[in-house]
Amino acid sequence: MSEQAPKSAAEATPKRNTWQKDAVRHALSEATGFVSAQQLHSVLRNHGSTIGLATVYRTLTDLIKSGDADSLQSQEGELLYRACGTAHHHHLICRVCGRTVEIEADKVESWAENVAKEHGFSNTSHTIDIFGTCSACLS
Amino acid sequence: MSEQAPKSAAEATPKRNTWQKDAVRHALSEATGFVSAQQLHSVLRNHGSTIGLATVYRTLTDLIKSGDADSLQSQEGELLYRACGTAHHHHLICRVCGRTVEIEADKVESWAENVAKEHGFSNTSHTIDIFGTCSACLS
DNA sequence: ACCGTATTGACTATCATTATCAATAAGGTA
DNA sequence: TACCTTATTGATAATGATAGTCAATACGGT
Repeated sequence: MSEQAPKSAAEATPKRNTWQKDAVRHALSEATGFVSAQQLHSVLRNHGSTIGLATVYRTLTDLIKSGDADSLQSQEGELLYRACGTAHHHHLICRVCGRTVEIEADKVESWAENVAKEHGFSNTSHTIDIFGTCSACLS
Repeated sequence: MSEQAPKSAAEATPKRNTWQKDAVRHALSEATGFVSAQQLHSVLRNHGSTIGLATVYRTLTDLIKSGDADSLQSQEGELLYRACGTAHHHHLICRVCGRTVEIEADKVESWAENVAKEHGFSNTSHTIDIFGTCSACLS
C-alpha cells in the first residue's frame, strides 16, 4: 500500500535459470496440441526427470504470464497449455482425439473488439474456441 | 453390463416436481447475469430455504441438460449459470462488476460453422465470450 | 390414506490447483 | 575458487468446486 523500491520498468523478479524450467519449456514445445499440467508432469517423470508437480504448475503459470504459452480450459474444467508464438489466434479442437487446428480470425478479432466498443467496454479480451468431431474420428 | 429394461425412446427419467427444483429455477431467473452454484445456494439459504448444496448442483445440471439454462466457466475455473431462453447467444462480460450483455452474433455463428467445416469437422459447438471493463467501471 | 420409488440432504470422495516451508542451488562477489 | 544471499524447488498439506453415497423423505398415481 506504499511506494517502496522504485523498481525500474517491469523489472521486479530476478529470475534464475534452472533445468526444471527448461524441461517444462521443452516438454511443452514437444507436445502436439494442448496438454494439461499433470500430463506434462507425467511425461517428464517417465523420461526420468524428478521434477515436482508444483514446479510444473509454477513454470506453466510463468510461461502464460510472459506470453510464451497459451492456455484454455477443457470442457471438464481442466486447464490445458500449449507452447505459443506471439501471434494471437484461436483453436479448433476435436472432441474425440484432441487434434488441434490453429485458426487465424482477423474478422472475428475485430468483430469482438467492435462489439465491446459499441457497448462501452474497453480493455477487452476474448475467448473463442470451436469444438467438433474431426473427419478421422467421424466413422 | 447387460441389457435390462428396454427404455422406450429417450424416456428414462420420470421427473417429479419438488419445491427445491422450483426454488433453484426461480432463484436463477431472479439473478442478473451469471451466478455460481454456491452463490445460488447461499442466496436460497439466506432466504430461509433449507435446500442442500448437492441438490442445487443436481438441479442446475439438469437445467443445462434440458436447455433451460446456460453455463460458462469463469476465468477462475468456476462454473457459472444463467437462466436462458432458447436462442443461442454469447456474452460480453465486465471483468470488474460482472455486468453481462447478451450478444447476438449470427455472423460469428456461421463463421465458426464454416471454419469447422473447412477443416472437416462436424457436429460443432463453440465458446465465444468477450471480457472487458465496462464504462461504469472505467474510472 | 397408501405405497413404490424418485429425490433430497448431510456427508464423504475426488480431482485440479495453490500454499507452505525447509532444503537446495543459481549466480554474483571477495 | 570458496562463500553468501536468496530465488527456486519438491513433498505434502490445504483449498475449493463438484460428484458420489445412502438412509430418510415426500411426490403422485391408485
